[in-house]
Amino acid sequence: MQMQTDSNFDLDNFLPYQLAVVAGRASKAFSEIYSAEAGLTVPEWRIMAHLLKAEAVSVREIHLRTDLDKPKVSRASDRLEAEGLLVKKVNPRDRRLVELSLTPAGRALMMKLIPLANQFQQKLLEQLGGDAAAFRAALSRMMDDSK
Amino acid sequence: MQMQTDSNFDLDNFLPYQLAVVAGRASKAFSEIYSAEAGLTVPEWRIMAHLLKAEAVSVREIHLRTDLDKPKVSRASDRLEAEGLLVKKVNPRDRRLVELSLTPAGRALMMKLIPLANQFQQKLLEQLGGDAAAFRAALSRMMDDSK
DNA sequence: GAGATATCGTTGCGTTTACAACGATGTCAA
DNA sequence: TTGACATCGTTGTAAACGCAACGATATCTC
Repeated sequence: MQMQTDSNFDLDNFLPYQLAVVAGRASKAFSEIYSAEAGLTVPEWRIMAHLLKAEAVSVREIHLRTDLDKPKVSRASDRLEAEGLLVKKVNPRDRRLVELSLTPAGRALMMKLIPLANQFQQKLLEQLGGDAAAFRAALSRMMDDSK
Repeated sequence: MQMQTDSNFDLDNFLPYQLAVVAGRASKAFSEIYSAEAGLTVPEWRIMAHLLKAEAVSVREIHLRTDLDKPKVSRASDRLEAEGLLVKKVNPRDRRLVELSLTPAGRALMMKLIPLANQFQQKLLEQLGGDAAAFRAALSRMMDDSK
């Protein structure tokens, strides 16, 4: 590991850059799977995946929890509704809120995708080898710290 | 750490998603620094940083080495040339190639940015704590594997 | 209760992006 | 040498992006 003095810099070992490259490649590789399998885009996949564990979630909550900005959630969920994968319903207690929830078709689609996701992750973890546990721990910490 | 069976899935612990979120936040936080300090965009910063360690590099090489596609390198380097931070010169040995190299002004700008970059990375590493070494090792391995 | 303020989801819009195609140059083979 | 093929950087273009502003609803304050 190279020592970094003030006027010394190596892009290849710069953390934000490495993260961007690795994340971009992983995201692209996995998106090719669910794009081919289900025609979903990245924001669409994230919304569907988030809805899986929580019934009736507002646009706002998805925006906060999944790092998608509001317009993205709004438009992606429009497309998903048009395809019959989820339904949008105004919350009667607070009519500013729109609750999203999966349709049976949406849930069925995710049941098909989840094994592929777990399988993809498994391959990544194998790449990491012995550092896998520490890597995931560090990643989780970074997620929480900057939340 | 939660065990994942086929029909069990938690987006928050899904590696590609975690990577995308963490990378996006780190990239954005750091880009605010060099954007405020030097008015650079992400591809512009990457090109400048890559040129720092290698004189006279072709567009193609930057494209391959920094995960920027060719049009991005082409247009970003146009802007950088217009601002006097680098020069483009056709390689006389192979006139298809365009060699990029920093001007003195470009190099001076980077000398100002590098301490900020190292300082930013230092803060990230402190967040990682004891897992930092394993994290970087795993990250480097993933970079090389998918190259 | 009424007006001011805040929050939600949507829409508008200028910019950036990714992908393909192009002209220019170089290489290879017959 | 010449024609076919490959590679380089640029340009064109439709789609996606981020950010701000909007209408609608809710809350807070007096």
